[in-house]
Amino acid sequence: MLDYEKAISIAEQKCLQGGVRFTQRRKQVLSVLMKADAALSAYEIAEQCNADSDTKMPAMSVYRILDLLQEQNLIHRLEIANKYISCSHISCSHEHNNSQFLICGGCRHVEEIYLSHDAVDALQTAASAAGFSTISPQLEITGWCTQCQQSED
Amino acid sequence: MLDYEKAISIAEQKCLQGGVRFTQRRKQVLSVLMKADAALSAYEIAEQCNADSDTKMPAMSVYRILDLLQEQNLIHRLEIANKYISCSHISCSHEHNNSQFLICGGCRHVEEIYLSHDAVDALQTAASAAGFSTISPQLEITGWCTQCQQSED
DNA sequence: TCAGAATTGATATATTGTATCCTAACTGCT
DNA sequence: AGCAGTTAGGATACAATATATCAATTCTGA
Repeated sequence: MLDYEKAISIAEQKCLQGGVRFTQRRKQVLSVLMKADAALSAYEIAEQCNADSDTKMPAMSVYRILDLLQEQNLIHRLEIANKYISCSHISCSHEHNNSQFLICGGCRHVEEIYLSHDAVDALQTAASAAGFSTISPQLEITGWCTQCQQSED
Repeated sequence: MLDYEKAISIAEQKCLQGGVRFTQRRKQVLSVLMKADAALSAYEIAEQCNADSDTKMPAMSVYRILDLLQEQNLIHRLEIANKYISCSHISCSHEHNNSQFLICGGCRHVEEIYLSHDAVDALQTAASAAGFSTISPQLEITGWCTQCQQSED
């Protein structure tokens, strides 16, 4: 699991550059998110942390740590799903803050997608017309994944 | 307030067509949402109902009624803001289920916008590529309204 | 009118998130 | 090393949002 080690090390560097410490607690939370193949809620993260080790991770600490990790651009918060997901670009230095997520309305599976520049431009233009000076490049879109679509029939 | 009367009457028809009753309770909730110039949370709606009349509107009833009104396409639920807003197309018979909302990250003001067909297509194409068979046409986009943007400087 | 369905009331509880205050750990400086 | 100030975490309480359940009421159609 070389990627994991590398990403953790880079995360540590970013925290230090941001003037915050990369403590055991923070590493633990980020680690859980990186190893999860799905978006997790704050309480699910706490549960996972407690399952992994013997120390107790209170949910309140998780919230604090999630806020911090988000400020350092290491994770994303999905507001529609009320869940968190580790940034898939920790290792590469480009394209941060520019993520689009598809969230399945059935199973809540989250898929990261990449929109064309044109599509983002179209959104931005429509937003400007409505008096919004800037829209967040993080877009959350609800839909149906293929599996849920099939089982719905 | 002719528009209001007309919309209420159309809402009633739609409920009857949908096989559900348009009770006083449901009318009360829809009415509050239609008169509000902002999105409201379920508890805010309950509060408003109680302020207007002497009867007590429990939050649980509000949730039930909101679910029903949503099924009848009379209101929209904004998942990012955890709030509800009345459908601005109750009176006209077209374009339901096809709304895009801009939500200000500062003041949480909600603005309904209209995306070009091309922009929606681009989103749909990107979603298909990621294995999502259909995306909801209701799009919620976070941004900053002009006022909040200025006061941020 | 009566049976069955739809609606609402009432209560409990789950889930998600914030506020606050205090303690512990670390950092930089002397 | 020792100290002051900052940063991080623990603990507790509570607010806000949402769901589950069961009983009571109201409405509808036969």
